[in-house]
Amino acid sequence: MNRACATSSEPYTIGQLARLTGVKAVTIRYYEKADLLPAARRTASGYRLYSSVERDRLRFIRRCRHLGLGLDDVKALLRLSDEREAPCHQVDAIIHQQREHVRDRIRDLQALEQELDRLEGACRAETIGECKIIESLSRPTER
Amino acid sequence: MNRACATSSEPYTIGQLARLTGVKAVTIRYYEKADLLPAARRTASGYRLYSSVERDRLRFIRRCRHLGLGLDDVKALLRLSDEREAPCHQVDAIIHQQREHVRDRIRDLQALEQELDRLEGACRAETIGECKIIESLSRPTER
DNA sequence: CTTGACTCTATAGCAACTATAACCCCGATC
DNA sequence: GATCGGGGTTATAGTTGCTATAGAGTCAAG
Repeated sequence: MNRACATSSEPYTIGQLARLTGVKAVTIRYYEKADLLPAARRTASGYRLYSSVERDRLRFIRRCRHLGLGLDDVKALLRLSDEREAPCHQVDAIIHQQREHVRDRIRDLQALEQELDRLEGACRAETIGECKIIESLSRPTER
Repeated sequence: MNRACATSSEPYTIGQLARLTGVKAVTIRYYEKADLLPAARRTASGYRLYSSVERDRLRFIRRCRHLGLGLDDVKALLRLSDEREAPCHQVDAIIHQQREHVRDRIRDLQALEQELDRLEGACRAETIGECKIIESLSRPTER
């Protein structure tokens, strides 16, 4: 069995599709159950079969996920991408919102990083009893 | 009834403790079950009662959580904070690791932000059929 | 005909809570 | 004493996006 059998051609089994898209087979099944992919056509023995349509859809999903979008957003984008005549402001909105989301998260994490820097630099002690980190965490500050 | 009844004094009910620490009552119970807090003393009728010891422990937990530490790390820090004679390099290690973690995450998110910026700027179309965002997500690039 | 890789389903687990249901308790009021 | 509101109690399920496991069937090659 040559896993590198050139480019496996249509129709694809789930494993072939997984290799083609970089999405694991279990995850593909999961996406089917989560309604991101339509129920796949089956062989007589029940194996799922896929075409390039599903392959492309799955790649679309994967790109969205790489952008950090949640499955609901991905679902919305999939739906929208089929309505070629519709206005695309909903698409813009999803991307925009995600950007805001990411920006907020970055800000939060940068504050965190500073705090951790401060903490990490603080400890010059040998034992926990003198450790500024533990002290800092124990200090009755706010609330 | 006066929710601002000066400072409620020991012993605290779970709700009072929640107000004092900013940790919700359900979460306090969850922490108990997760072994971050010892099983609380109870009234005759089964209400949990807390003292300033638990209050301080809970504040410690909350600060750790604000640093983004996982409950396992918090648990470790709690354990360590009781061993005042022990060397504190394990404490340092946890904080250091978390800083690395946060830094990595920030880098990832910054890459994401750029990509989202690019996408958001790209769409100058009216309909989805022409939308560069959808196009970009559909484009057969990698894999 | 047996192996080994692949596929199928269903179920449980992860993190760190949050929500729900269904009940009990307590102090205040009527 | 009944009742009411705002507590508290438990157990269980849901969240997100998978991942792991178990137990079984399928398929092509040797």
